[in-house]
Amino acid sequence: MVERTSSASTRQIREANLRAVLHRMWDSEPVTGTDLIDSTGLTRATVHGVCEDLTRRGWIHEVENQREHGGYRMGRPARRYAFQPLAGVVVGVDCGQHRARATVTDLRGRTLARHGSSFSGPEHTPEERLDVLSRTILAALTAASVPPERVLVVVTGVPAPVDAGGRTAGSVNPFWEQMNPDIAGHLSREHGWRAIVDNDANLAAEAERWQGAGRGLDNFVTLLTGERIGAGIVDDGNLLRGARGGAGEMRFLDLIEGVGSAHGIARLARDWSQQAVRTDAHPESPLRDLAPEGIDAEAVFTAAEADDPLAVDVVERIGARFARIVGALAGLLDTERIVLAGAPARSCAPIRRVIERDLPQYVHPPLPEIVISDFGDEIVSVGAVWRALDHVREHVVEIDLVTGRQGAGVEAEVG
Amino acid sequence: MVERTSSASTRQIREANLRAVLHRMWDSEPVTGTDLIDSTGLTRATVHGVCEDLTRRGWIHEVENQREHGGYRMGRPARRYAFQPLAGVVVGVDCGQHRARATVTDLRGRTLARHGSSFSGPEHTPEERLDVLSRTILAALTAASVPPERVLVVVTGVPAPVDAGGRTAGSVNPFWEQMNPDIAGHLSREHGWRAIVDNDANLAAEAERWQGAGRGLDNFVTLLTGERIGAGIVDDGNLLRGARGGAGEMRFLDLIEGVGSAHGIARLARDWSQQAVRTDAHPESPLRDLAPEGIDAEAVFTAAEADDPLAVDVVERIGARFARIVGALAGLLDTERIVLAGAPARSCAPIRRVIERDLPQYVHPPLPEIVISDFGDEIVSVGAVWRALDHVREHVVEIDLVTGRQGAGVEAEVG
DNA sequence: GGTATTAAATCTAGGAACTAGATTTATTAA
DNA sequence: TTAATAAATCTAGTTCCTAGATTTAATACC
Repeated sequence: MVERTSSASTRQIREANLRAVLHRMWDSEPVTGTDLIDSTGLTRATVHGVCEDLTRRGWIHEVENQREHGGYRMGRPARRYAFQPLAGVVVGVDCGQHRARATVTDLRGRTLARHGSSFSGPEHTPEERLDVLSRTILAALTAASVPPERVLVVVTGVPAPVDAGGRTAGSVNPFWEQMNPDIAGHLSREHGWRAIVDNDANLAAEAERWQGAGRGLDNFVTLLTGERIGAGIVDDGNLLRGARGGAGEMRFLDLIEGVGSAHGIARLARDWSQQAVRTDAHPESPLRDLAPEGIDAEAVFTAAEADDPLAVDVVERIGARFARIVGALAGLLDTERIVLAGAPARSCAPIRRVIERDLPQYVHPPLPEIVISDFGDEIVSVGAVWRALDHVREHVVEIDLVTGRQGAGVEAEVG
Repeated sequence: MVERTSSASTRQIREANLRAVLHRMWDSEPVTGTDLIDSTGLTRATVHGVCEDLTRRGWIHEVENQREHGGYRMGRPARRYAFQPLAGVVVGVDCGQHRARATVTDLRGRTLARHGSSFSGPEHTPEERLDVLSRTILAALTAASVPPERVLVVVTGVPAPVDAGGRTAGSVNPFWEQMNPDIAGHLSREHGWRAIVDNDANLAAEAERWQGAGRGLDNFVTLLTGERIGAGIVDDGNLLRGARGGAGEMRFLDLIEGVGSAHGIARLARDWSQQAVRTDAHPESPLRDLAPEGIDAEAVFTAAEADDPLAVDVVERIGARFARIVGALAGLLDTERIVLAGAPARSCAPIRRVIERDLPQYVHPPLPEIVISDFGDEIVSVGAVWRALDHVREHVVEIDLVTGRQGAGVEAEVG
């Protein structure tokens, strides 16, 4: 077979058209040539040429029984092409401090399988971390009945700043380096996968942008708040990164009056309610019936909804604090919406009310909306999957699903 | 003449090549075809074709006496093409609260003329503002002996947030709307110029990025500080804008402990030294020889360099405050460098020392560098010019310098 | 001054990708 | 069976590019 020698320029044209046609088909029903002509503005000859290319590369296939689909009647039946969502899979991993959870999805983001494992303890070694991570991903793939070669990209979220090269290095915080012992390099070397690593709050923001509260917005902030707070900041559609991946780190809260730390909602709710229980304030509070160690954020917020005065006090304090945090972020960044996300978020409607009440003290109108994320503790995995799908979409032209992935290997970039 | 009907795709190729060749020539000596072949990777035929196009459109011309230039000896003499920096001009305007200053430059950013005018007072009407602005620009053009039709774009910096459409609207702050009474629309309607408006701190950041302390950096912040503070924030090469152009507004400083307002260095230096003079602290300070109203930032900083204790006290307070501001910004944004800019910046070396001393209290290493801008009060004009040149570079393919600008009109985008 | 050397320009042929429009084909409707 | 229809396929022609042969305008050397 003769080597094709299309020039860089003509290849660019073809690639742009491949992309346009494939993106048109990605999330839609099977389409006809005419559909593609209408939506891309290309001519029929080009459209079919491109579809032939895409078929050869395994992204789409021609649907046989054309008559079934459209409701038309006359004329020569159209050829129909369908995107193949199972042509490859992606893996999104939430690799937290205590456990790793991997989600395998098809190219449309439909979950095929999940798997989670715990680390032996918060002080686990880097070797254990990488090992457990690998096993978790492989287990999820097994559960999905997908061989590892079908994986197009693995995206992993970690609770640490991650620079544009996928690394967490040169920081003064050994915890951070422990959280990301060159995960991208490991996955690439051991398994041959393209691997991308990013900060968990950044991936949370991706989840919101994809199918959550950030949909359609160019400017919003996702506050991932559990034990600590991290922010995923989107400005003009771009995720802020910072010089070393540290954008959205919250140490600056130490400087905010009435805040003083980056403690998250889960921690504050637990600490403050347990403190309160130890004092003799609100002696009749039902929260006192729980073991002090058993009082967590959800218990407090539920109690607050039932007007438990102790819980209401705690909610009041947390809300007042978060109003200041939100105020500072919104003031500096001029953001349209702030999403409260993370495991405790789903029960923190009472906190949201306090924030909304206090916010006008700190920000000029128009005020940012305060929205509660629907993702619960799945948010980082969902964001990782979305980032992975985004990566695949961006790199379709480099990927040949039939002859095997091209350009696999260390692919640690994050944007 | 027959209408050329090159397809969208082939036109894209040609445009990319036009751009590549022109950008290669923009800041360089006249180049030969072979130079262009080497630097663009195109073939000779293409290169000369593109140069012919560029010549026809007025961007470049062929240099006659080829032998003069290079130091070569043998072989057929190369054709040489030179960029024409005077094929068009751009105007950068600093339209502040008290006065407007316009700078006319050629396409390489070399200043051809400047002109400045004052407004009648800080409370001038929008009509006056637009009128003075127009006259200032026209006067600068006259001084440069350039007819208004040769202007390719006018960029204006204002002390107000400006959204992506060039507008300042819907804010609660009437001062801001007064500062930008749809300047872009006015310049476009009255004079037919492409007009871009942006926030002054953002343009200051552009100046630093172009030829100042931000050169080569993807992450830095420019603090434009005179009477008030505004920040131009660059992350990953992008200027932060915010939903309504308010990114970099500093009201959040109200929430920072030990700061409490967005007052700038000029104001703090004046207020605090005048206050101190009114008390009986440091009775021997030479600053007391000045009329209290005559004490300004520069006087204070100069006195501090001479160890005047009163001035040293003021510098200490300002530095401590700015260390917190810098700490908050650097902590949230993970920025590599913070540039202190604006009129008082050039004399504030003593403040920089205090900031550097205090900063480790607030930020984890690696610490951002603190750098003092060299631009003085020219910074906004310089940034405006740079933004204008950037715009021209981006839009070369739409501009035909010979047959007149195409697509002129309201062009209020900012990015 | 004539000839070799050299570096660049110009010319010629050919390819990839696209558009446009005529022709053919596979259906449904009458 | 025939007409109408909608889409596919085929044919020609465009632009822009590359590759390589040929020509040209210099310098260098004898």
